[in-house]
Amino acid sequence: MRYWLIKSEPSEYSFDDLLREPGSTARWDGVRNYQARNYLRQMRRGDRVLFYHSSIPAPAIVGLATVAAEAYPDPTQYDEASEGHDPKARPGQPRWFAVDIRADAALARPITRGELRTARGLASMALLQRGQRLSVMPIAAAEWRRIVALATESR
DNA sequence: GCCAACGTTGGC
DNA sequence: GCCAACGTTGGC
Repeated sequence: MRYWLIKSEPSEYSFDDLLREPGSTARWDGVRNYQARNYLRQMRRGDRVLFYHSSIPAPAIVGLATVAAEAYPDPTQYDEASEGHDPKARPGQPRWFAVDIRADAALARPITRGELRTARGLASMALLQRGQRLSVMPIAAAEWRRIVALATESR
């Protein structure tokens, strides 16, 4: 089992939006970065996912989710009306992939980026590294445990 | 709104 | 293949 973090701008799509989906499950599409795509393709059903809200005053991990379906071709790459349309994509030779993500539960409290920075044992998280911009990234098992434990502590 | 960091594009 | 120009991300 592996652990991942995915980012979303809550004004675009929030963790609550995912919770409100049928079965709390949605297609995670629109990823258009090759490294993030490669991580998507490594995801396995049952892998655990941290849901992160970006581009807000206090960016934070807000919820826990699970990979519900492994990578399949992202249909938006073929859709000319979609922002994710890729004219170089050919049916049968997709360039981009999506997975299905199921929301499990919101964290008891959000763990902000600031708190991640100061917490013991989390300084080497990919999320906190300078210049890091990936929307999908791996999380170490120890980091996952630490973050989940933090969320159950009061501040 | 600013800007650093990074990825992509395209001319040569 | 190099690299300048440009676009995007996302924290601050």
